[in-house]
Amino acid sequence: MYVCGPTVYNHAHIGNARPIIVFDTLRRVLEANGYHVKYVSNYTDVDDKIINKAKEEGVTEKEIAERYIKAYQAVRDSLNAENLYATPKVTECMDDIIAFIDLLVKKGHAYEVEGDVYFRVNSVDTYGEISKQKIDDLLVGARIEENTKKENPLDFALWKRMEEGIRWDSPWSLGRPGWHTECVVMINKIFGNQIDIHGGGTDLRFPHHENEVAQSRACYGNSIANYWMHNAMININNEKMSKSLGNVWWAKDVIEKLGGNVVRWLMNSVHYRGECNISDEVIETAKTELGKVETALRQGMVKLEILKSTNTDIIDDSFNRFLEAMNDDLNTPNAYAEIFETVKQLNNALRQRDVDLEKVNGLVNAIVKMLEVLGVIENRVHLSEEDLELFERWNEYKAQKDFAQADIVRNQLIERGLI
RNA sequence: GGUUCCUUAGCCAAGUGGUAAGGCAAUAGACUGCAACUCUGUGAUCAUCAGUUCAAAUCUGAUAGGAACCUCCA
Repeated sequence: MYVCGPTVYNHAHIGNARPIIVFDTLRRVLEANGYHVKYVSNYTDVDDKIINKAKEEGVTEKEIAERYIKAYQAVRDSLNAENLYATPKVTECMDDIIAFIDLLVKKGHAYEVEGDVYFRVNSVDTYGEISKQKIDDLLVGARIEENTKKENPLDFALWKRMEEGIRWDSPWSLGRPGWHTECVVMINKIFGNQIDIHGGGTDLRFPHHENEVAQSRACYGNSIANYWMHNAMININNEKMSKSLGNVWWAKDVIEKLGGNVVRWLMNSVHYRGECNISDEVIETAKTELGKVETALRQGMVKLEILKSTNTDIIDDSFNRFLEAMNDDLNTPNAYAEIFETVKQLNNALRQRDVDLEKVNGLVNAIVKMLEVLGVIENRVHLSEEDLELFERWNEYKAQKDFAQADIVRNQLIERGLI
């Protein structure tokens, strides 16, 4: 599985968090089904924006890239995203990129003009397969470019001659590679000619992914991926997030405020192909919902600790229904319904006069496992001797109807986050 | 202008031919020493219009409103 990673010229905004969450969730679902997942995502560390930023700050491009790669990794970590198999960088694949472009030129799929190299779109007759567009329709909508060097306005740059900024030597000029080539080369380098799943934001469908496929077909004769998955965008208060509207939310700020679990819960409450609108009301709902799940879990775990039950069995039926929903193209809303149902069962089980420990155990473990598939990680509650003693005293005081003392102990338990 | 897509209760959101999951909020109860937690009950004919069908939120067409892409923005 390969997911297009960020261009590291700035902090990740909350929209960047969505593919992180969606595809990490997909990976967890696949793993829950017994697959071994090799998940790769790149860093585009060569780009005009990076160069401009470096110039602004008077530092090297490398410094900018490293700074924001680090920041991006911190965001991934705080969202409980599992580790990636590899995170290739453009700057580390330059030889491969140049060799790849050279091959495309030699095969007649690309041509050089004044140090630039362009991909000949007309040389691939399936062009448009990803975006479901026809070349003729695209030409109608193509804006008039000043670049008259291309044979066809739809042809895209594989290599660009550059006069300044960080650049590399190539058979054609001193310059930089085009964005669309990087991903194909990285995929090929790590996986070979074809992968199972290629992911990314829906905004990358055209031209980026279209162009990836075109290059792959030209070079290897096959589409680069068996399955394409595109996550939809995020809106803030029903508006597109943009600098001009001044409504850009940085991922790190949102995560710091809400916690990674809540952010994941919020985003997964909508199907990944649907737009996800974030507003105060939506945030409050997510907090309330996850809070109820966590409350039930905590009460269940505390009960199990007090009664010294450490069974690791789970209620298979609940988990399987949950997984079935997730397996259905990541139908997270339906999966949530199963979680709520299981939580309800747990709450009922906990309030029985004679608590069925096996059942509580199974339900708690099932819920924990479901949340793990969603990347919502809940720590196991462990009670110290002191904690156990507090619970004991609380019950004693209540039995004696000494409510003043009971409330004191209760407050202590609340302070410890156990009630 | 071209292409793709969306419109389900106050809010969020599943459901893609057989008479509308779930959650939040609201409201009425129950439980409880009090509080918290929890449980139970209560709401929509699916943007509008027309058509296909024994049967449509689900298919077709039109209308209204909205979005994305065509600008290396996830």
